[in-house]
Amino acid sequence: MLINPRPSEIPAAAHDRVYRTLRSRIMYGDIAPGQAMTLRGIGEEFEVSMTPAREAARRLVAEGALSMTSSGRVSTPELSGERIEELAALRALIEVELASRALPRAHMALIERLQMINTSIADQIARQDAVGYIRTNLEFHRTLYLRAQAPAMLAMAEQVWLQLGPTMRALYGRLRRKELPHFHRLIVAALKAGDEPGLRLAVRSDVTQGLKMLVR
Amino acid sequence: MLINPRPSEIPAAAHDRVYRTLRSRIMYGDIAPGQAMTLRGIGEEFEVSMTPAREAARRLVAEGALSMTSSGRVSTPELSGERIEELAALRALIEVELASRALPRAHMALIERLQMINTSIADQIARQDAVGYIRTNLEFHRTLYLRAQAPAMLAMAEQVWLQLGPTMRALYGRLRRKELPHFHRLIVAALKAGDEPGLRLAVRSDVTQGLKMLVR
DNA sequence: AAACCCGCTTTGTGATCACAAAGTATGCAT
DNA sequence: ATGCATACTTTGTGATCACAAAGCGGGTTT
Repeated sequence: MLINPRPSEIPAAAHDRVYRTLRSRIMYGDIAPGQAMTLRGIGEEFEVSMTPAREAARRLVAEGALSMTSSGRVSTPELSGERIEELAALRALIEVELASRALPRAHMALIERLQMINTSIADQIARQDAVGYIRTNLEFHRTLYLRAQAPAMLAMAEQVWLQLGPTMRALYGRLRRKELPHFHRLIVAALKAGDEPGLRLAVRSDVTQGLKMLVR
Repeated sequence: MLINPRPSEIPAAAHDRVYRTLRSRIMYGDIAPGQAMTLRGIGEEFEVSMTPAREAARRLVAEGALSMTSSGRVSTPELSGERIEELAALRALIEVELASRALPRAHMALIERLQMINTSIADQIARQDAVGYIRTNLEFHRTLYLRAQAPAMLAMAEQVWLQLGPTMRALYGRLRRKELPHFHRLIVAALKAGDEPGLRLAVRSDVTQGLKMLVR
């Protein structure tokens, strides 16, 4: 037999490991906008050759997580106000739909989990941990949207998050939060009540409110 | 001086040429769903080594234009009914928004151009040219959406088109068209009248109608 | 007749190298 | 002191190669 001698230990290709690590850093605001990086530098950090470093970088470029000069150098993007507005509008469109599709499947266990995540977010705020806050905030949204059973839409939403990652950190610096975003409470309340219009509005507001500050 | 000795002749990197050609084939339904391809095969066809072939393939995988087995083999995706429904919903969401943003900027020159494209579409239908039909149909949509001045949204819409490419060909085979899709006429009419609700409905219908047939 | 095992072939992965273009700093001339 | 040309360094691109794993037959055994 022995089809899979070590099912728990998936070796994970080198380029994939590099990709995933960089993706997390970018999505959760670990890297500031405009930060440049070199293929050799990436390879050195992950102890791999240029080949997998290049593949990971190009994949992130394809997803809009990194931008590329005409000479092939990569860096995190510095988004214009117009682009931020577009991405916020995309978040609103897609995530409202995802929430709406998740609503009929949202049982009590899911709502309790969302409330748990909300207390965790409050933790990150108290600790002034920008990266932790962004990651946990996105986890709140992802947990809800997973219930929509719509992987293609969720992938699109995550791609938008990825493009906004470095910018979200800059945002966090400006609006020095003191408490949990209250739209999260509204989302949970609408889920409990089965209130679809209320849910749509709450999600749209939560997704839009922060980004508005960056457009000016 | 001579900053740019040959401004018209941009050499275009090998991997980019491969990428663009494959992307066109996929988006316009030149390749059937489930079609497998090898990196060495791609390299051979374009007379390049495996390196740029691999980059082009992985970029297309990142955009959802190709799917990949766990062992790294690539092929055009065979979409499930659920996934087609999701992608159709995404088209509706994004393209309705793009059309709505294009409306206030749509002048007579644009409308005339759209009508020209419509006659061209009728041509492709008469000629029974599936690939030509799909390409020209998407050109109609792209021409309209370009006026929205929303590059991030347009890129998202095109990514959805790309994912649906191989499936669109299969669709074309089923609904043996005899005449121009009448929603295209409705779109032009709504643009002329400045009728935003009508435009939204026409775009949503045009985008949704064909795909419905594939879900069953 | 069907299942299985073992060989060869095909194929993706990653490292290394040569090369060209872009970027950067140095030094000279005005 | 400033502008510019030139040499050097850094960096991405693409080709080639070694390797391991996956796919694919054919042949044997039960």
